[in-house]
Amino acid sequence: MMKLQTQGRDCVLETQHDFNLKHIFECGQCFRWNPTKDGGYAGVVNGRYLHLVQEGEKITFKKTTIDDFNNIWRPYFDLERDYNALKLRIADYHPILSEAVEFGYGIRLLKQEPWETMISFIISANNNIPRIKMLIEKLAEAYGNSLGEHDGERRYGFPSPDQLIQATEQDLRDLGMGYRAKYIHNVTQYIVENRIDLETYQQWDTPTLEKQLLKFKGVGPKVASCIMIFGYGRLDSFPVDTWIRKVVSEWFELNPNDDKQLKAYLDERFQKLEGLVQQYLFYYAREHKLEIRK
DNA sequence: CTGCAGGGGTAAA
DNA sequence: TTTACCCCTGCA
Repeated sequence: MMKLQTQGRDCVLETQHDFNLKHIFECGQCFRWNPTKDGGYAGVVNGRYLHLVQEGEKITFKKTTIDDFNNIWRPYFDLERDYNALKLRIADYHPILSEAVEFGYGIRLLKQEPWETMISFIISANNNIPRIKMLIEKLAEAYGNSLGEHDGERRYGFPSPDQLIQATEQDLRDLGMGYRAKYIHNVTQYIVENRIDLETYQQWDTPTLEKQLLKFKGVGPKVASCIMIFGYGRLDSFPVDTWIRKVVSEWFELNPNDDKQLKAYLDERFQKLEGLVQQYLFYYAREHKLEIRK
């Protein structure tokens, strides 16, 4: 059972199992967290800056109140879920998954803001992670709220739709968004004009949600899945990306060109948990720079 | 130093 | 089903 207490201005979580900063933030689900000089991680979530430090199973939430911990960070870090039980279930299925789960111990699926998740993953299309992170940071700097200086740097919140609509397509191109500028502008405009609050999409079941998300320009099957997992906590959603396509088809002897077969295979075996399986596999595959035949 | 493939895909034909 | 696509980085 985890213990929570205050220590000065900090909030300290002790004996927290299945929680590892590096694996949580490097597994590819988020783009605004970075390592700090003290070995921790810092990032901006919901217009708040947070600096975390981990020593074993003790995690320090710097400058955080108990109330903020409970209201914001507890759901964000998915602390109510029993990851150990899920890992056992996943690992039990195949030696590869056993390795992947062991390697990515401490991964947690973050509950991120749907709006930020949507724009972030539109940017992620046919792009690499360092550049994705850089572009999102530029967006925040140019159009988000200044959160003041934290740990020696000025930080910025992710821009709201009303803030981002200030950017023309050309502005976004000038930031380096490339052909994604059109998608971002189009989506933002649609959301602002129709006064859409993406949080309300939570009410739909996963198939309906997917259908709605696919209506946005720049949101295809892969990006929609990412928004569903990371923005709406739908673990029954499974993004098929280039890594997963290669790895899963090779290891489980499936046709790499048949995403439907691949999804069906995983859906049958890991009902409602495919998203988590994908996260372990993706992280494992990417970090090992696995060479897969074409 | 130049050239070029490739990156957590998507829209359009 | 196939192709072009912004831009940046790494590597011949």
